[in-house]
Amino acid sequence: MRASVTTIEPNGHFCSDCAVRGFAVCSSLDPAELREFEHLGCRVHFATGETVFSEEDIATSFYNLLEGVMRLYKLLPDGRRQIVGFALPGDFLGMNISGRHNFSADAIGAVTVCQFAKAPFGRFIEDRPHLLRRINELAIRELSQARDHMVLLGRRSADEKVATFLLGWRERLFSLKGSSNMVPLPMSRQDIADYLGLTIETVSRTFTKLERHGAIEIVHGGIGLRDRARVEALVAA
Amino acid sequence: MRASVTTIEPNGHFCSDCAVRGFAVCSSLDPAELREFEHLGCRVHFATGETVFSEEDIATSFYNLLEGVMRLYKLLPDGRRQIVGFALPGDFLGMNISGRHNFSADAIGAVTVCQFAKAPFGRFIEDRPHLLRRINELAIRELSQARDHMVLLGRRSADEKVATFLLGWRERLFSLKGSSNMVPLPMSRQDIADYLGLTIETVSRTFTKLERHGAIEIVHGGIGLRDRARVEALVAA
DNA sequence: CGTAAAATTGATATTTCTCAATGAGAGTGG
DNA sequence: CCACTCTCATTGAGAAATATCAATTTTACG
Repeated sequence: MRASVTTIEPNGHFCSDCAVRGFAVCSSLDPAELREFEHLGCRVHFATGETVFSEEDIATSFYNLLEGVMRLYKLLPDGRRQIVGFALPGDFLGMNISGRHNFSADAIGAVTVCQFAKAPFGRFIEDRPHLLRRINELAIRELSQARDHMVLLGRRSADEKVATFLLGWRERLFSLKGSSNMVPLPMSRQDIADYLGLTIETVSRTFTKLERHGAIEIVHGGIGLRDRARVEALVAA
Repeated sequence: MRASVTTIEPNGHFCSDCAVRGFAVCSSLDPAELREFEHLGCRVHFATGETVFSEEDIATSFYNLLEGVMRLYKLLPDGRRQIVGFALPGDFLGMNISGRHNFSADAIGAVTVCQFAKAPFGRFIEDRPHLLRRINELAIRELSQARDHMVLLGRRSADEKVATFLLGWRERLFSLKGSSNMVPLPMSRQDIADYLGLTIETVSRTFTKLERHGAIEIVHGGIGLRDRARVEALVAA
């Protein structure tokens, strides 16, 4: 365990310059509101592997992911892990009803979040129903994704899981960085396995199998799509 | 395929008499609002096996389940089914962002819903942020349940899945009908299998195995808990 | 460079599924 | 009221998918 390298930037950032302004929660705010909102959030950096919050922690903040990728996961008492999602810039974390987080969140690579203390954020929402509507919209979208993932976990084969993950991840990156046949995979094989309900060996074998069949190319830090139709066929199955 | 036996009751119901008043969405409404709200909803009955709405249907209504149990599910193109949840009285259905339902819903046994047309319901919410907050609360609770279910689907053994389902279902019924060692199971074995990501044979075998070990008793229409500690041990695993 | 972590590969074990047969309840019509 | 039939549930035997255990190989990092 090394010393925490979390750093909190001094204030002085402007929402209007924010990379995720446009598609994050705050997209529902008008310029005047934004100036007020600006004072609520605080940029915080996390280094590779650091935990931003843990399941069962009292939830004291909301987080708006600005840069980097996070893994969101739950652990069983015996250590089995299920990754319930990966967070990308623009994602809003920390919603809960019990007052505690219901999953843990780690940085995969360096991460920057915009952190809001719960109470002032709650007061800010209070008289801004459009922001609440936006948050609700995000929650419902996540719910829909969660249900899709249940189908994958409960009813799909390893090949289908891996193919679906690849194209789904590519699709999410698409809205951030544009489309490409190169799919960067910042997370480890173990992360992918824990996301898909498989073992690391099965994920690895499935990648090599797809590569042997000419569907993909395993490159450093990601996957190249060589025959997308083939991968899509597995997803459509 | 038999003729639909859906029946729509003439109006004239009072929210104040409603069985789910107290814990449904409408619990956030005050008596005056309730009288206005009363005119928006319409009771509709569905018979066993009928489909209330289908995935990909344009979502024209919201539903508040008043009586009965529903299965909520998604299908893969080749017919594989994943049940993403069971709905009980008080559950609110129909939230979406795409304008289409993202799962299908069937009646398991006779069902009564309180149906709201989307547009008037939307207008009613418009200037009632507390109702929106209530809806958001329900969405976040569902999201948390969905994540728990992902862990079950991705990381638990058949025994653990069945045990977790039994105690979870019992817990949900508890808040409606009080506790008991008898756990009624209105859904079929196939439904349970499709909820747990198993086959019907595995569910059946797991039940008999638990019965042989003295943990449960298989009775008609449900399960009796004979050694709850034993079942709980599987869940805690 | 050297060491540790991550990924791949192979051999084998285990779980769960598939296919097939049997059994039990519920409703139906004689 | 009783066979009959249909659906649903259970059980068994064997197959298939994925997990486990173990050994390399590759990559990252000090």
